[in-house]
Amino acid sequence: MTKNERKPGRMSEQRQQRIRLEISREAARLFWEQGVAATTGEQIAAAVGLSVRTLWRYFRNKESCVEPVLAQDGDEFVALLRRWPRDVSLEDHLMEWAINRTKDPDQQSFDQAVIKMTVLAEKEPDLRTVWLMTNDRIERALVEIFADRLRRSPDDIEVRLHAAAATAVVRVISEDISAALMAGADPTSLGNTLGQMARAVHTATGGAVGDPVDP
Amino acid sequence: MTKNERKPGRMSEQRQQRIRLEISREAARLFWEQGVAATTGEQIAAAVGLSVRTLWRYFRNKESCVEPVLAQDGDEFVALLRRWPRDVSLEDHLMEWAINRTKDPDQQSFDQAVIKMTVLAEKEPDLRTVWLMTNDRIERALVEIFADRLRRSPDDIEVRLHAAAATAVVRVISEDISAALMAGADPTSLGNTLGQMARAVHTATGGAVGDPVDP
DNA sequence: GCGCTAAATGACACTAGGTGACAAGAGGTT
DNA sequence: AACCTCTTGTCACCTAGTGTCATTTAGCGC
Repeated sequence: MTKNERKPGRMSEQRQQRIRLEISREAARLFWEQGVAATTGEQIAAAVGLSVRTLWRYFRNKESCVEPVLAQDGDEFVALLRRWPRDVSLEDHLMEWAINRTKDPDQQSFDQAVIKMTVLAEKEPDLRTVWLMTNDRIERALVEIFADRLRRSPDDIEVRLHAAAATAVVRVISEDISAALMAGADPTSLGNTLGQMARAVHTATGGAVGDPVDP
Repeated sequence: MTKNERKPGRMSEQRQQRIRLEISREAARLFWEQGVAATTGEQIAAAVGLSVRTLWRYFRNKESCVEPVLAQDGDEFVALLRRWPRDVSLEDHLMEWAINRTKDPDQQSFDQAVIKMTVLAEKEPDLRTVWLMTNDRIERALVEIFADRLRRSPDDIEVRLHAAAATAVVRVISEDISAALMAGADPTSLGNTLGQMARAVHTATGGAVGDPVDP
């Protein structure tokens, strides 16, 4: 029985992730309040209560400190697509998201940070690179997911084109929604965002992705 | 007559661009030979024969030194689309590119650098961010071009979705072609790359972009 | 609870990326 | 020629980020 994989002294994955998330929130707050350039690593470290050296062990550089925040929605989206049943349409499946989203205040304040960073990423070049890299990772995940669903190779150029186009339209819609919310739009007045995404993906993939497929 | 716009002492735009290009070539060479991380700003400056301080006046940071090389094909592509006549299909118009491309050896060696950096950008994260930012600029340009062609507003979400999807598929095809050429593929054996791009754009935009439109 | 061990952290020194300020040099104008 | 203005180099300086090693801490067996 190789039951116990944890080595002595090793922190739990959860604890590590919680620290990363904590850093990310503080970094996002500081970036929002005073801009990226004006925020130093020292400030971020101090805000979380870590030494600067330790900060750089959690993140390779200043900008990527907000990566967990920026990647939040994208990672959820990918996870959602991973459990997309073959006999269900994309639009129907995406509704799961809306239902599953918890409404606790901590989650909501985090969502606020996600929106702020998404908006900030439109103007701050240093954050834009992080945002684009995040979407690049999503694209690579979609290649696998689409290849699986279409029963084609992940190397198939068509599959990669579909993944790239789908990721691109989802990103643009995310940016659009974030900007609208940031401008004070009522979340309920936004209409069926997920439906819009599903239709955009269907269109951008030339109809190849979105409909139910043979089991 | 405000004939003379040149101020005393000011360098010509062309000269500035030539220097940027020269830096870019050397940076690309060094990045290729020894990797991005192992290449210092000092080395790049020395290779071009500039002081380090001057190098940082031409480029904000090390990675963006290769931006002119990485942006080369994209900028040409955008320029090509800007003069796309309304009554011509995309596929037909793109043929102009193949015809116009000069075959002089200097251009060819530069093309080699473009291919190398495109391939390198797939693995080197620092270069990937530059590559993605380059494509982001292309996307913004396509928004304007598509808006103009479709007689819609650049703020129109549909227009932006089309631009994003189109840029994404063009990027993926570029990456694919570069990898193939780098692997030693015969350029003539690649088939109709431009035709492939035109069809991919047509598909990714749901047929909205690619056909001739009303004048 | 008590140790044990390996990982996590902090402190310090150090390199590299980059900027501000100012003086020297180069280009064009008269 | 003198003159003006932009460009370049030099130097001082700051921040981002790494290597190293001593110290602390988290989890495990008891």
